[in-house]
Amino acid sequence: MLSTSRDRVRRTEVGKINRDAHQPTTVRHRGHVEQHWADGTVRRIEAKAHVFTQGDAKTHVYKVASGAVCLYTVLTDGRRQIIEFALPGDVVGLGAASVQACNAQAIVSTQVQCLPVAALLKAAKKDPEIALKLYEAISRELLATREHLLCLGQRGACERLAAFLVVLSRRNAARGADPRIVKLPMTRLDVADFLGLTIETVSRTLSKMKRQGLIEIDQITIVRLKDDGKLLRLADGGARV
Amino acid sequence: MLSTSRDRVRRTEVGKINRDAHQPTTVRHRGHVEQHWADGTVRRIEAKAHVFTQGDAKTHVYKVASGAVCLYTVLTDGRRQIIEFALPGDVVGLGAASVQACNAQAIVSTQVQCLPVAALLKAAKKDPEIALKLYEAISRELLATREHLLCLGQRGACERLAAFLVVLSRRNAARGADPRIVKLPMTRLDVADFLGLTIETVSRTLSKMKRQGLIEIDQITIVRLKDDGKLLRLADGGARV
DNA sequence: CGACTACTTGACAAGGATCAAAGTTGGTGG
DNA sequence: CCACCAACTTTGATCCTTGTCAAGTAGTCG
Repeated sequence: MLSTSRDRVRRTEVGKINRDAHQPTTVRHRGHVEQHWADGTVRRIEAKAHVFTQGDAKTHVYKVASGAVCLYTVLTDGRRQIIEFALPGDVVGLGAASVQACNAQAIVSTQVQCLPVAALLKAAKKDPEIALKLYEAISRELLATREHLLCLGQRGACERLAAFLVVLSRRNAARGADPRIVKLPMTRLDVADFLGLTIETVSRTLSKMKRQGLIEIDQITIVRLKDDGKLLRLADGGARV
Repeated sequence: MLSTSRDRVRRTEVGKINRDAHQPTTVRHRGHVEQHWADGTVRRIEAKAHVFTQGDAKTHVYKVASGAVCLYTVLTDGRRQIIEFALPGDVVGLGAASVQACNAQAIVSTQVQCLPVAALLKAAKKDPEIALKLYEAISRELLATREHLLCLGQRGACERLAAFLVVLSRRNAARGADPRIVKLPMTRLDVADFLGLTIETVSRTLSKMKRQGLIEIDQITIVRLKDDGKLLRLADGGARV
């Protein structure tokens, strides 16, 4: 970010980084956590509405059921950093602090399951298994955030985009979808704010990758990975543009 | 980071971001955690030696007793991102993963207390209080890392340095030291790798701040904050250079 | 007092930002 | 069904911050 940018505008989005805490296969221990989620109420949030904002009392933890949410923070002059994209299955609002430190905004019409933290903590205080699940879930978030930190601190524009696509591709693979076809439901601006770039740089870089045969783009939101090996090397610093 | 930088060299350091989990005032609940720390063995690590490296089995959690440690990750071409600096009282190695995802290196001769994770987890499984302490501790790390992410993604060089100094200043204040006098035991290279800049930019930016009367520098490692109000505004995006 | 290592400073280049404008896409209403 | 409009995206030209390359300075240790 070279200078001032006070004109950050609006959004629409998707894409995500950290895996959520409650994978049926693992959680089968006793079923506590799923039970709690099942008890939670469901809330519908329209596109661009906030699930919560910075400073809100942390009353609930939210699990994305459908749609997509982005977590972000802002500087006083309006510059925005998107911390992560939360997709179905992902949880937002974890953390032991009593107030929310970020903003969470739906990027498309979204449904979330709401779990009251009071109940969750009460359960955790009785059942260490649940407390440890919280620990595991937030550990995963921390890992993903550190990876992102490496991205922003050390990688150039191409590398950031490549890393971004690779992560989304992996998420696809993890949920059984085609890892070669990545859907970008979020705006270019969202991608830019996630990667610490400008919208123009994102667009140009994507075009460049297209020219180089690394990817193809359909109707703006669908990216087809043509050479994920090279993308991977690009992201890991093992290849020059 | 504009291009390739394959020539990253060596270090020496200090500086830190996240507060540790075990503040006597809060932990007085039952004393479990302190008890565990007291049981742990102490290990001495000389400057530049690693406490652990990426991929190591996560056998212990470490609490810095004296000295300083940096956590970092690297890209395959050698670019290094320092995640955080751990100072006395800070804990490194938390996280539910079974292997270390980062490298932890002493930047000066350091002593750490080692706590076997096996014992810690066993205790946590019996006592939810302990499990929740883990959750709280790692929640704090996540918050600090997100703040850092905002820094790398959105702030320019001056702003990054200002934010860095402000954080160190606050840490001083938190431990009762003079917030206006910040010691930088780490190398300029370490600062650069922490902030996603080059050593030259760090040096130049510090010099510029000095010329502007924001800071004074004694014997390279001591920074005197002359105008912390303006530094704060700089860091928060509320001021132009 | 040399040889290191770390830091600073300068000149130049390059990646990405900014400014500007044109091309797409999707929704609305006639 | 199509014209129009707003929002989003792409592309181009130019500027600026920061990286790169290259000296030069300053402490440290033997």
